[in-house]
Amino acid sequence: MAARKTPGNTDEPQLRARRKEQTRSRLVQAALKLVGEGNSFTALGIREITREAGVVPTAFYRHFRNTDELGLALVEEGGVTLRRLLREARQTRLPGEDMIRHSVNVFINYLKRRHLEWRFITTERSGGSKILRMAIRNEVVHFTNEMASDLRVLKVFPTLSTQSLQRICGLVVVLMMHIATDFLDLTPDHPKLEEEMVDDFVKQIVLIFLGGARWQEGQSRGLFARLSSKKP
Amino acid sequence: MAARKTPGNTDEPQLRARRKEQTRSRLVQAALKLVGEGNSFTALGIREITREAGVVPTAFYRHFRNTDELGLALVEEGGVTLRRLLREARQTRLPGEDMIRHSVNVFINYLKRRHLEWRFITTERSGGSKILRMAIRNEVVHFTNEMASDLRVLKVFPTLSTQSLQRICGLVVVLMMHIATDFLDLTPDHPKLEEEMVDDFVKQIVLIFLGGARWQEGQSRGLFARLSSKKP
DNA sequence: TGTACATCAGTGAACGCGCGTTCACTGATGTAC
DNA sequence: TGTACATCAGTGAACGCGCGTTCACTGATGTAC
Repeated sequence: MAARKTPGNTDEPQLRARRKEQTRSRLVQAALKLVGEGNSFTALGIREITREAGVVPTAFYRHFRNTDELGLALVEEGGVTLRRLLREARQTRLPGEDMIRHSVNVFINYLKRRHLEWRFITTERSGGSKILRMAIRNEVVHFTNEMASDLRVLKVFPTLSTQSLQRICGLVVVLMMHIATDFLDLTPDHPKLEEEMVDDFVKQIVLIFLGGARWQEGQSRGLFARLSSKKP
Repeated sequence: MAARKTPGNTDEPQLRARRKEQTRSRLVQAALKLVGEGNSFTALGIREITREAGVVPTAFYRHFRNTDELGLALVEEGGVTLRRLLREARQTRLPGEDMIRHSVNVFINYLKRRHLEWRFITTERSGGSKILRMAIRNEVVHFTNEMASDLRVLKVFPTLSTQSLQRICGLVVVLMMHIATDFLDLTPDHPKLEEEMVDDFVKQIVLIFLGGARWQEGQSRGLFARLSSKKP
C-alpha cells in the first residue's frame, strides 16, 4: 500500500535510493559501452554487463529481471531524447529547404553526441528480441505523430489530409532511421563523406516534400499516370 | 593446382561432392529455420545449427569456419533472389501508378514465399556483425543501381541526372526494406491490415515519384522555398 | 539525542549446463594400375 | 573387370570455459521509540 514513512528531508532523496540509482545507471552505461564496442545487444550477457559496470553478477537482479528489461529502459531513455531533439528542431521557423537543412543538422549533431544510444536503437530496431523491436517501433510512431502535428501547425501542407501528412512524415522518419544506421557505421572521421551523406539526406527529404506538395495539388492518379507514360 | 583427374561421367557430379552439398544446404536451411522461429542469427550457435540439421557439431567445420561465414552464404543467396525479383518486376511495362502497384505486389508475394530468407536479411541488415551488415548493404546498393538503370531504360524521368535518379531509387529501396521488416513482423494472417500496408506502401512510392517528377521540372530550391512559406 | 531493530543493495561461493573447438577415428567413395 | 591404396565427409569422446541463476551472507542505511 502507501509508503508509511518518509525521511526527514523529503526533497533530498534517501542515500540508499540514490546509490541504487547510481548502480543502475552504471549497468545501463556499461551495456551501452559494450554495444558501442561492436557487440550485439542481443548477445550481451549479464556477467558481461556487470563485469563492465564493476559489480558482482548477482547485483544485476536488484535492478532488472533480465537483459531485455534493461533494453526496454534504454529504449525509453532513447525515446525521451528523441522527443527532445524534435523540440529543438521545431524551435526555429526557417522557410522551406532551410528548415529541412537545419533540422537535419540538429539531428546529425545529436546523433554524434549520443552515438552509443543511437547505435543501440538502430541495431535493435530490427535485430533485437520481439519485445525490444515493438518498443522501439512504438517510439518511432510517437515521433512520427509529433512531426505530423508540427507540420500541421506550421501549415506546410495546409490542405493535406491527416493520413497523407502522416504518410509523408512516415517516409521522412524511415529515411532518418536509415541515415542514422549508415552514419553510425561509416563515421571513422571522414568529413567529406559525412558532408555528402548529409547533403544527400537533405535532398531526399526535399524530394519527399515536393512529392507531398504535388500530391496536395492534383489528386495524383491521373496526374502521375499521364506524366510517366510519355512514350508514344 | 589443376585437378589431375575427373571421374568417368563428368556432367554427373561426383557422389561425394553431391552429398557434401546436401549437408551444407541442410546447415543453411537449419539456420534459416531457427531464425524463422524468432532467434537472432547473431546469437545462433554451431551446436544449435548442427542439432537442427541433424549432423554432429564437428561436421560444421567441413563447410564453414564459423557462423559468420554461413551468414555470408545466406546473404549471397538472398542477393541472387533479390535480383531475380527485380527481373520479374520489370517484365511488365504498365504505365504510371499501375507499374508501381504491380511491382509492389510482386515484391510482397516474394516476401511471403521466401519469408525466412527475408527475415534473416532484414534482421541482420542492421543488427548483425559488421561483416554481415556490410555484405547486405552491398547487395542493397546493387539492387538500387539495377533499379536506377531500369528507370533510365523505361524513361520514367527522362531528363534527370544519374545522381538524382539514384537518390530516388535509394529512397524507394530504403522504404522497401522498411516495409519488409514491418510486413514480416505483423503477418499472423491479418489480411485487412496487410492490404492497408500494401496500399500505403504504393502511395508512398507514388509520392516519391511525384517528388522526382517535380524535381525534374524546376530545379527545386526556389520552387520549394516559395511553396512552403505561404504564411504572410 | 541515543539505542535497538529492520531493511535491502551488493557480495561471493556454488551449481549444473551448453558452448566452441581439438583430436583420432571410420568407412564409403574415388583413383591408379 | 578386379584389387590395393588414398581421400575426406561425417563421427564421437573429451577438454576447458563462461554462462545464468540459487543461496545464505554482510554491513551500511533507514526507522521506531
